[in-house]
Parts: sequence; structure tokens; C-alpha cells
Amino acid sequence: MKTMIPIDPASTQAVTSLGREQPRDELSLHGETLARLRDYIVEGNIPDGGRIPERQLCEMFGISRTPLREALKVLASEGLVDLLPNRGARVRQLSEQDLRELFDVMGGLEALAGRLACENITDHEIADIERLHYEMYGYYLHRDMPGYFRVNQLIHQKIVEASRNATLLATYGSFAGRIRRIRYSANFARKRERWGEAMREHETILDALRRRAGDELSDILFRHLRQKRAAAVEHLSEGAAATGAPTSTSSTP
Amino acid sequence: MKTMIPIDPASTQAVTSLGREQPRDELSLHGETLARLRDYIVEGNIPDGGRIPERQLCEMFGISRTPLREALKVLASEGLVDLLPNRGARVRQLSEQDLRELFDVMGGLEALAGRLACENITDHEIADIERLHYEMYGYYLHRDMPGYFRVNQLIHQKIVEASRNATLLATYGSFAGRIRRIRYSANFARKRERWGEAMREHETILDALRRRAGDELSDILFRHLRQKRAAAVEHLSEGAAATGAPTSTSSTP
DNA sequence: ACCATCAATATTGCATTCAATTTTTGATTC
DNA sequence: GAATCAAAAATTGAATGCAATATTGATGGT
Repeated sequence: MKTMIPIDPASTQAVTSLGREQPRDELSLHGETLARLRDYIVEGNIPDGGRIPERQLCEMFGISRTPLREALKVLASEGLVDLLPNRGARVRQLSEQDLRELFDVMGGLEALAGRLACENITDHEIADIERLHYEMYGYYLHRDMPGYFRVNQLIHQKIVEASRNATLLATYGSFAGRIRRIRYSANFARKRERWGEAMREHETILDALRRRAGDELSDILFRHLRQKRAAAVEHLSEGAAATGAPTSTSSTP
Repeated sequence: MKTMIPIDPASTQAVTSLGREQPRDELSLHGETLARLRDYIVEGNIPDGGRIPERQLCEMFGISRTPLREALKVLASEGLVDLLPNRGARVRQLSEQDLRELFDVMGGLEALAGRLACENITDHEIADIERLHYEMYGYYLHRDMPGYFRVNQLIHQKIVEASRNATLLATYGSFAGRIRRIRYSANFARKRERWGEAMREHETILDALRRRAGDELSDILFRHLRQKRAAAVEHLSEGAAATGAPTSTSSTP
């Protein structure tokens, strides 16, 4: 057994600072832990449905269980983990249904963002997005999927930012995090045949944005996300078929 | 020194049943406390910007600080409370800007709900909503504001439920809770002159729903919420003017 | 061999304790 | 009498302790 010794302030400080490159004004261990644990999970360090080892993570982060458990409750409310009474926390496994729902909500949020962006976006911001659009087109022509994907995400992000709605931005970010795990978990890539279609959709997005046609952009963005949804669900079921992992949340013991 | 008041299971169960999001058989003190504290705050038992007395609430709920503090972190992530480092938790005071943002997000979620509802709603559900609509019209004719308001909320709830998207439903509920505080805090009532307009909007909502015109319903619902937004912001600024309370979040000490 | 049973062990949920702040109080000075 | 400041008290953030609950592993019966 370990002999717990009262820790003097100096050593506590040392433990806290381990692994931290930024001396940010993060005052609370809770906030720090929350961000670190969320990243840890979103980046896929724990497999889908995998148990979250409290004690181990405490040692890893150099903290006690209290702030870690607080972070777990928050992540559970965000939908990233499941909390099983007396049986610990597990990384939430998304079913196909979950994924469809999540993409539809993302679609709704982007549709809203597009609508609001048309009300608030500046010419300068549109020019920015146009630049990104042509950069993305370049990646498309060169068949550079990772580059395309990165800029694509950036364009959507810029539209949400142009909505001038911090609440929407935060909500969008939270949902994006829940979906992002999937991308890390495997080489999530749009089917080739859909790629050209997506590129054309982006043309119409840019066009509606230029004309500041809110209703129209709203519809286009929702449908665009529906296409992404189809690709994601397809990807998930293929991945499940390959590994034999269940895709439904119905856990009958 | 401490007079802990043990709570019998029956009473806690009763309080829990007020909760919306987690209708499961809550075993954990954390989940129980979360629901209770959320209701306590949403119902306006603590004034806007007011300090949340940890110790007092612990005694009130008959629990220790650990589960209460866990609940506070979750409520902070939901946007209901602010966590000030070393200075405790406070009920989040909504600025006019916050309120505008919240109503726009609600508008986006309802617009999405309307779109999805048109894909999934059954004839039976439409008939249900029609019935509610005419019931609401009755309240309108009798100038029964509370009755109107209650059924109005119910109609919107039914549309969100008809979307068949549990994620959307939960998110909608969470945002509704953040706004609901305002309603409790004062006699939030739509201006008379806008009442007729709102009633007409509901006619078009029902019409679009009957025709299952998703794009159209989506637009109508967003605009409908924009009207509500205007009323809410107006109400907030009037209330602020009356009490002399600040409406902005900029807290310069 | 296979499966049930039960003790040993580990983990969880919450309470309690402790150090570090912040807030309040009360004396003191101008 | 108002302003200032130090000591006391209260409050907060986090660590640790402990009972209750799961999980594991050994044992014995079929």
C-alpha cells in the first residue's frame, strides 16, 4: 500500500504544473481537468464504450478524484460519456440513430448560422470565405482529401462565427466535439462519387451567402449536412461490420 | 453544530419527478441533486446574479457538499450559473444580448424541429396539435393569457417531439430551461397588439404542418420565434428599468 | 470439463477534512 | 466621522477517508 504523506505546497505546485506547457490563467483544477479529459476522450485515447479508469487518470493528471469526477459529470451532461450507477463511466458509444440525430442537429445549427450570417456578415468576411472556398477547390482538383477536409471545416466554422451568436458558436462546438470522435476513430472519408456533389453544394452555399439569401442558405446548409450524415452513417456501419462491434445503444445484458 | 435533515425516499422521488430531461429512476445523489437544484434555480428561488449558498443548500437537501458541487459544475456548463474562481457560484444574469442569442438558437432548434416533424409526423399527431390549436384559439377569444400561454408551449413541445430526434428534444429542453427563468421572474406577457399577430402565425404553422411543407414551416417557426424574441427583450429592458437592475453582463466592480 | 457459489479485492459514491482564499469585523488613525 | 488595515471568521477548492457496491478469482458440485 501507498503511504500517503501530507503534501507541502511546493510539491503540490510541482505536480500541478506537470504536462502543462501554457501557464494560462486557468485557476481551477476543475476547468483544467475538464478540458484535458475532454480532449483525451475526443482524440480517441479510450475506445468506444471503453471504461474510463478514474484512478489511472488521476495519476496521469496528478490530481485527486474529486476534480476528475466533477469533470466526468460535465462530460456526461455533454453526452460524451455515460455514467452507470456504481459501475463507473464509459465513453459513449454512438449508435447509427445517435449519429443521424447528431448530424441533423448540426444541420439545424448550421442552417441557423447561415441565416444569421446573412444578416450580419461583412463583405470582408465573405471575401475570406471565398478565398477559403477556392483554396478548397484547389485541394479538390489535386484530390488532396485531408487538405480539402481541413479547409471545409474551416469554412463551416467561419459561417457559424459570422452569425455573431456566441451561444450558437458554443453549442455548435459542443456537438462538433461529439461527432469528432468518429473521425479520429477511423479514416472517415467521404465517398469519391459524393465529393464532386459536395463541391457543387459549396458553390451554391457561397452564392447564397454573397446574395445574403438567408432562407435559401438555411435550406442549402441543412441539405448539405444531410449528405454528410449519409456518409457518416455509412462509414459507421462499415466500420462496425469490419470489427463486429455493435452499432446500437440497446445494451441488453 | 450541524443539523443534517435526512430526507425520506418518498419526498426526494416526488421532487425528482418535476425534472424533464432524466425521467429515469435516479439512484445517485448527484442526479437527484442536479435535477432539484436546476428546478430550484429555474423557478426563480434565487434572484438574478444572486449568490448560491452552498452550505445552506446542502442542509436544505440533506447532503454533503460533494454532490452539490458536482451539480453546480454541470449547471455552469448548461449556462444556468456562473462559477467565479474562489468566489462561489452565482445565478447567471442574462443580458439583452444573451436573451437575443438564446431566442435565436431556440428559433433555429424549432425551425429544425418543424422541418423534421414534416418528415416524420403522423396524421394522429397532427390531429392532436390541431385540437390544441383550437383550444388555444378559445383561450385567445376569452383573453385568457395564462391558458393561451400554457397550450402555446404545449404545441411547440409537440412539434419538437414529432421530430423524432431525442438529441434535439434534450437540447431544446435545456435551452427552454435557461429562458424559463425570465418567465418566472416577472409577469412575462406578450403585448396585446402582438397577440393577434401571434395567433395568425400559428394558423400558418398549422397549415404548413398539414401540408408537411418542411422548408416553409422551418422559416415560419424561425420568424415566429423572432417575434417572441422581440417581446422578451422588450420585457427584460422594461423590468430592468423598473427595478434599476443592470441588463448587461459587463460587471465592472 | 462446465457452471454455480462465495470470499477476496477493487471501485464507486459520498462525507469529511484541510489548506488557501475571500469576506467580515473591529480597532486605530487622520 | 470616514478611511485604513490587520486579525478573525466564513467560504471555497481539492484531498482523503469510509461504507456500500461491483468485480474477480478460487472452490466445489455436477
